[in-house]
Amino acid sequence: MSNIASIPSLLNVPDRCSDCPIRNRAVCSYSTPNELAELDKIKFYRDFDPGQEIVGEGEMTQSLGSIVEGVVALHKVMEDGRRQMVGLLFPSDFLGRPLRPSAPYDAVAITQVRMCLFHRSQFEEMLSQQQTLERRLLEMMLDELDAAREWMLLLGRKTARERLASFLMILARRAAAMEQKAMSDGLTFALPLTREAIAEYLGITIETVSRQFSSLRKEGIIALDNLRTVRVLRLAELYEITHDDPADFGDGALNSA
Amino acid sequence: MSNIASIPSLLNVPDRCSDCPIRNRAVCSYSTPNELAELDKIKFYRDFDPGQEIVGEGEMTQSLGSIVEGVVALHKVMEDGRRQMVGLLFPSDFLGRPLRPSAPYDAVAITQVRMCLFHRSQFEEMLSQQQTLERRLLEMMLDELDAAREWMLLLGRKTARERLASFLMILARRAAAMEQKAMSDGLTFALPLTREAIAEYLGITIETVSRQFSSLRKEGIIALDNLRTVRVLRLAELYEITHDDPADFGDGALNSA
DNA sequence: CGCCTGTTTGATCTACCTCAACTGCTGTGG
DNA sequence: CCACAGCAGTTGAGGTAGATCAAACAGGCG
Repeated sequence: MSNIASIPSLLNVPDRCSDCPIRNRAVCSYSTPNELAELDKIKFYRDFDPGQEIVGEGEMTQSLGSIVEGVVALHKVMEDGRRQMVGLLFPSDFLGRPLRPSAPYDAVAITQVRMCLFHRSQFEEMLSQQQTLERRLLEMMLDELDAAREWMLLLGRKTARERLASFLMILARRAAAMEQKAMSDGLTFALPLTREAIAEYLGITIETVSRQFSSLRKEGIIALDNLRTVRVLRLAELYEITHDDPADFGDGALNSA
Repeated sequence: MSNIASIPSLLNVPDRCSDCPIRNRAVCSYSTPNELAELDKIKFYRDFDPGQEIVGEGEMTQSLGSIVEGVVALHKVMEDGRRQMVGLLFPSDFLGRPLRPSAPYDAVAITQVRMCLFHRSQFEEMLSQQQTLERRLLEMMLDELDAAREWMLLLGRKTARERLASFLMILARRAAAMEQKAMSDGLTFALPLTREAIAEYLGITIETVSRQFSSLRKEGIIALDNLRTVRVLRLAELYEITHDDPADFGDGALNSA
């Protein structure tokens, strides 16, 4: 569970919100300079190691906030050990359930993670005082709900091959967006998840994940530079395999969202 | 697609919000009398027949609002015809995506439905003016997100038998809550969905749904008074079959939520 | 009464799971 | 600098839950 690809720096704490790398996308992105100053006073940073639990299922959560760096997975677990990942959160995503005492899932750091946190009570007070904060949170939750429904289609109806292709397309879109360039053949990105975590996300077994990777590789659609680095050789074909509806991604299907 | 069980009356339009049957649970439930008067001015009712499309996938939605009576299903559809239900909405639930022009799913009336609607632009203006409205909408979306994640666990990891039991438990909880009585053996409720719709909801085929119904019936766990009426004979066993985590439903697992 | 639609039941097929062995990397210690 | 332990990932062989295809059945309605 250690030594995950692309460990972020975590060296210089931003400390002032105005320097924050997620300033434009996080829950605070609509906040005015004055509002931001208020948030600045009550926020605090905390780091988590890969594999470390951030929130336990059903646990009372005293704090909540944004992911500044790293990747966090949300899981639901059945008593007999079956696990399903129900969310995968990246920098700027919001973690925690405001207005509700406990979360019905657990959250685990997948990579090294830095969170920008608030105490629940203080955050909720801010929510009531700053309408920009509440508005942005509402928007983010609406987007997460859409993503969850997209995932329900995958879990309910897609084949293993379609599931892996869909997962890789999501990472490819993210990578292209991060690097500010268009999606095209040759696009390369790091897999933040182990095969086991991918299996939990896709609702299949680790062996099936592995077989589907091998299959895509043998067909020349992707290459694995190493276990944790994917190069997409034929992006259009990968997209075809997902059977995703082009309407779901604006026009053109291959645009960076 | 006609003649669905338990067709609601739809006779007397409430017309004034204060008489509205969903007044205490809908998006307007936090609104003050003054705020409610504002909403009253711009709201309008519209009825939909069973099977009628309320919103098409990707369609620009001009209006959005609350379900007053009836049941609405949200679907995602793949080009090859595979369908997955991604939401099932009951009276007081909110339908539509504020702050976003189009919905990434389609919404279909399952029973006779009455909606309390607003024009998008007017509703969004109200959202900005009335913080109670925005707060309640945020809470409802957080709850829907939790429900969606619960469903992801079902779709990713549960067996057909577990899926049907989970579905029946949800309806049983709803029925008990509606009738204001505790959950117990003998509880009877109408199935608002055809076998086909149940299959789309549970991510399995219609034949598998039917087989699981037969299996539960033969074991004496449920009885089917007719095709659309379920009587739960052994509630505790039905709950055992779901393998749901008791923590997810407050204490006691069988309490009416 | 016979048609239409929704549902049940049966027989077979298959994608994925399960169990098990193998590979290859990485780090550690002689 | 090699040996080898430990672990993540891959590959193989066989089993199974649920899909698919097909036929019988039941209730409502003209």
